[in-house]
Amino acid sequence: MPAVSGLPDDVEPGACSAFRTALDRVGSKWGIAIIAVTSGGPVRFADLHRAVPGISRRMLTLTLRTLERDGLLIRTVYPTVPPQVEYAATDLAKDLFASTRALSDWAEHNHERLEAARLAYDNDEESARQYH
Amino acid sequence: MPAVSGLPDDVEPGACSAFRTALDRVGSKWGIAIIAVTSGGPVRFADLHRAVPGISRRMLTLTLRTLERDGLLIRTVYPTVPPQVEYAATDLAKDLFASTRALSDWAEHNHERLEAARLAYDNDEESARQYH
DNA sequence: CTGGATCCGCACTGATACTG
DNA sequence: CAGTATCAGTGCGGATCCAG
Repeated sequence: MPAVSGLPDDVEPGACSAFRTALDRVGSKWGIAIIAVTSGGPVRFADLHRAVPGISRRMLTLTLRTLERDGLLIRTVYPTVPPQVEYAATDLAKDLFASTRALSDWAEHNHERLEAARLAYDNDEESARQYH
Repeated sequence: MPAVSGLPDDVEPGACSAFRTALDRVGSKWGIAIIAVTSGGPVRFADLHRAVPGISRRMLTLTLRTLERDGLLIRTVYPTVPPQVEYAATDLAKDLFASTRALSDWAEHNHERLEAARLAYDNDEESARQYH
């Protein structure tokens, strides 16, 4: 049964929930950055840590585990001394990264518009407050 | 200066940060759902509440404010009794929603693969734990 | 009907220290 | 080098009550 008469009733089960599924996997704070870096080829932990500015080693580890769990990353351990671990994006991850492009483009083309909208909104807020 | 030699050094300033910008706007738990519903035309608050299953009125209000602030939603108040408020997606939001399609498609086509990968990973974890 | 205000639990995240 | 363990802060999100 449609939740609202006259409205498309396949909003939630359709594209939206699928989008959220993707977001839950890749929408984490560092997910895309890591996939982006590892898309070029295997990268070591320390290099990854340097390549993603601002990430802590803890979050790097956690995010890597999640991505590996979802089959987006291949983790290769070389039993050397000192130990060496390489992470590489799978084809699945590369597809995902490519699917990300449209959204990036949108953001890139419209971030000024968003900025302007926010400023305008905040200004209206402020002037409206002058009437208590 | 490149963070990692041999690696593309425009990972963060490029597509990735733009993607994160978009995510910060629309990656909230309910953002896309609301944009999806309001893309078809103006929708009232109560109808929106029914059309997005699981959302609380509080989060609906908060998310609507954010979207309106970013110029993604138009809020129209009819000074009737009882009050009536309609929300409609702007063209900007509709573009954003369209840019979302690629990611939704990816999720739709690959969610089984993700599921399988997770099961396999968890099984390996479990059997590895048997050796303490 | 459409919110605002408040309280509160929880999950994400970072800092730090420690280990194989 | 590549993690793990623990502690603590922060903000999101829900529940509830109140208001125009």
